Amino acid sequence: MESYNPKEIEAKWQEKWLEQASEKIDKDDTKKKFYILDMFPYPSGTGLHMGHTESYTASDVFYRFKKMQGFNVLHPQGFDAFGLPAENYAIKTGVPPIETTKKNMENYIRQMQSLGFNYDFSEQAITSDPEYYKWTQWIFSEFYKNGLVYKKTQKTNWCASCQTVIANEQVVENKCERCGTEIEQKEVPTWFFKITDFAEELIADLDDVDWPEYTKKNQRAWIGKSEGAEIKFEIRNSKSETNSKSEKQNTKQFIEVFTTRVDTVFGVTYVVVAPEHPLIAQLESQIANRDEIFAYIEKSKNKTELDRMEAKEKTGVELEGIKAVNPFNGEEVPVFVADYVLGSYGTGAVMAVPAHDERDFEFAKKYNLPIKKVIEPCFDQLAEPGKIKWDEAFVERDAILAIVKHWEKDEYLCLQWKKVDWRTFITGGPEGGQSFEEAARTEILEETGYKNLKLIKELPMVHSRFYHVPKKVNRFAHFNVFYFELKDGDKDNISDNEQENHDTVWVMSDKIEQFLTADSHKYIFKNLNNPEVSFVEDGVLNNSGEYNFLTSEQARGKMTAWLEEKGLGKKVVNYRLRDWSISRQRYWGCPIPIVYSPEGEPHLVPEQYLPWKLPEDVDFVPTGTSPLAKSQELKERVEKIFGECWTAEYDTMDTFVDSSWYFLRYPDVHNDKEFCSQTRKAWLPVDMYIGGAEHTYMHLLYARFFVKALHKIGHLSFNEPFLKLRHQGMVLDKAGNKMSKSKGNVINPDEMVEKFGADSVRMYMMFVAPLEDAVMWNEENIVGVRRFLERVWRLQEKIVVENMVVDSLTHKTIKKVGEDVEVMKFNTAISQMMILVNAMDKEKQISVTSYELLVTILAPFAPHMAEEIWNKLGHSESIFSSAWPEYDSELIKDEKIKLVIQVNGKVRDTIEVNAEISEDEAKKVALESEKIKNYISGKEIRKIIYVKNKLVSIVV
RNA sequence: GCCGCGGUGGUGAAAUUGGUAUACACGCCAGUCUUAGGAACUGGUAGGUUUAUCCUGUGGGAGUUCGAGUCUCCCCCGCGGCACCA
Repeated sequence: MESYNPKEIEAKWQEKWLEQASEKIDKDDTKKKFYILDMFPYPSGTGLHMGHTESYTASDVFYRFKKMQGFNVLHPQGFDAFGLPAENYAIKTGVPPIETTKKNMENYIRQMQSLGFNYDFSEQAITSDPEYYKWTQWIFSEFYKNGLVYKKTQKTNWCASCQTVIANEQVVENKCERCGTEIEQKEVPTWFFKITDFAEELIADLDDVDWPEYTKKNQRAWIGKSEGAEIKFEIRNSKSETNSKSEKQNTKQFIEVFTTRVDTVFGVTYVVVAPEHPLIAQLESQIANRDEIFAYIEKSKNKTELDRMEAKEKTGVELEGIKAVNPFNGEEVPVFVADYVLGSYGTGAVMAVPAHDERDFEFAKKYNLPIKKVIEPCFDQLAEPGKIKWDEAFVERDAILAIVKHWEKDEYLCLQWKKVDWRTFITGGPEGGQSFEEAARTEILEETGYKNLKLIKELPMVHSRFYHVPKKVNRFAHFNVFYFELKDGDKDNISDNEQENHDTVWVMSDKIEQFLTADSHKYIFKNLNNPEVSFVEDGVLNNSGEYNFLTSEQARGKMTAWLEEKGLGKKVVNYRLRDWSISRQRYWGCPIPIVYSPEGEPHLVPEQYLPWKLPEDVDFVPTGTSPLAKSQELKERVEKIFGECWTAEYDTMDTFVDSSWYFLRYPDVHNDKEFCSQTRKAWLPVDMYIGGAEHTYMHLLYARFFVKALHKIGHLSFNEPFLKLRHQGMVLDKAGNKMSKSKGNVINPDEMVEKFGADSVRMYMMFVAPLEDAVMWNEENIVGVRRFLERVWRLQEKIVVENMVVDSLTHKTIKKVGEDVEVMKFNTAISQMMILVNAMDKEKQISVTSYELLVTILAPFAPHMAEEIWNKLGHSESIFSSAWPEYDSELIKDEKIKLVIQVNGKVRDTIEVNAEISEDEAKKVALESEKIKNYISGKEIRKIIYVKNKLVSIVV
């Protein structure tokens, strides 16, 4: 038999697959459809990289598997062909992007075919193709007609090197994602998509898709929903104090702030507006220190975002002559302008609560502003015993808690309770008429007998909610906390009653946290000597008038309701997500189908003129204005269609627009009447999408927006584009470094295919780590899968045609491989096949039936070898037209199992028994074991645990 | 700083989701065959010692359990993302 020669085999089958029209699927047959999609590549000059190789291999394996399972599988490929690199290359060399792109795509196709990926390249979606971008423009028009597009001149991210505007999502650490140039803010007129209209749905509908949890979480965080309230603070001018009331009424001005923490509003000690806040200009005449303010604003304007972020210390200036009034308590507080407040979020103004916000705290410390505490920690009992019964009301109780320090040692007086497992400081309830401090002293005396106490300080209150088990009622206790030190050890005797309840113990300070059982007590001790910090969590209100002793959550509800009633504010939901700016001042992109009338009014290019073609008569040297402005052809086209003095929109679209809908095109790529016909829409949405996690904030978000928008307009019946999403991990070098040109560690898939063969490369990528984990590409390790394939090849020599019984291991392997591939656990699927092959290799003969089953389940992973062997075994049909084998559930059952016997949790024996052994028998066998007898003889057996077909655990 | 993910042999990694930790593979060691081997094949490969009905062992520490890599709490380390979003 000739030896395994991948090069020859792979070339032969790749050619055959190309010839065979049988690979073409019937796109009108959607009865048992499955749509598996890869993220299409940008056709760069360097060709396919290893990351593509891995994810496309995964999808190819999955595609072949699903096909063998009898699905009609759509597994398309295309090119995200517009984009900057081709244009930059054109600037350097003068070669038009259309030519380089075409050449690069050909190279990509060659590479994909060399790896045995099965795509029908006559059914591609190529975004730079007018057949395709006609529909990109059509969708733009639909969005435009439905109010989802607007034009606005505003400060936008500008990359000086790329000479274009870029989206928020394309800014990384204030640098251009593509070229690393520092981003400037520039006033540019740009088109926006109203993605924020869908913010709520974009968050909510994530619940319905099968995506990795962390991807969902990250996307939710990016959209950044926060619920809160807007509150109006009246502005008072200290100069106009003499104004009559009615005059004031007429000229009432307000600063509106956004906060998620209305419950802290009684702790407001100042208000801050962002430097770009319009109110400053409005109030100009009333500001005493105008020059100082405008100097500050000017200075912060010149700071880049990065400077603002990196500034170690917060800065700001008070607007002198102006005060803001807290609507809740009528307090007048100062107003500052400070650049730690962002103009672009919320209302551009905040109420500052230094006691309960770290940023405000830092600022207040620096400028010596008052810090007023209004929230105190609350500890809820969430575990039995004493777990809160949430459907019952709380009974409130005042309480005291005393920390008592030893007169000379670093020890504290604690109680060890006798009837319950409590270890606490001294606590109790105040008796009538006493002050809380007196009550604390009384409690200490009664419970411990100590009496010569010196009060060190009174600490902030803490609160606790729990279910009082003996009294059968929810308690809400408010603890007044005192810190005493004993002057000496002088003490009285304590009552028998108290003695029955608890012992008094002295505990060293470093053991206290371990000793105490109540979280509230631990918290107090931890913060006993801590310097002042801001407490940012929810808790219980205090110093808040009628809202005292409400929890933060309750207070937020009541306070917001009050604001709405008084017309001084309202409930508001804010999102971090901004609208998507899609204009790019570049050439190689989809033209925006807009023309301007002589008056400068924008008009859609009517549908009959779509595709609105990208002109070819432009040079590519960037000048900061769009290259399209230089096209004579475009100018003439516009004037011919629309009339004299009409002009074209010269900007092109962000390439992420192109890729936001390509998956909708694949079912019907040649349709020139619709982006996809009604019948072909039955393929949608995508059942399985595979690609990198780096697209979480851009492509995956934009594509979801497109589908939601098209759904709303009525062009799609579904709401989410990708039902299932899986990520592939990164491909690193063998030391675990990212591959990069500069490091010179980039691996070219062509070389690997040349060296090891496509089947080995495919198998190695799938075997070496789980799909979502990083793959460390180590050429020394690939021999493992190569040896495996060689072994499979050589097994042909052992085949006997006689019908032998297919053994249990083969059936187990069919089961395991099928189940693992279904959930994309390719690495363990392969290891199971290795186990089978190792076992077959030990046999002198193997049945042809077993061998064929092996080759069939191997086929999705190593399609070339599988086809070759299949063919040599005398089959004329492709192996991929055979069905995925079924396993015999009777045969995979083991007759004998190894029963594990444990004594006190330790394995002491394993006994081979019949699989159908009963519980009683199993226990009997276990107890009769000689080994076990050694461990249990003379001891009382307390318990025997039996786990069916697994173990007997004896407790003595 | 915040959020997310992870830490298991010399290495990449398994572990039926609470039930024999280290499957499968690389590497290494020994052997077989060979003119040779950086080929192939066979066997071995967590550590310890008292070498066997043994003990220890999944980043560290505590806990729950008959039983923990898996669950709970605290801490350490690594990776990825976000970063003054009120």
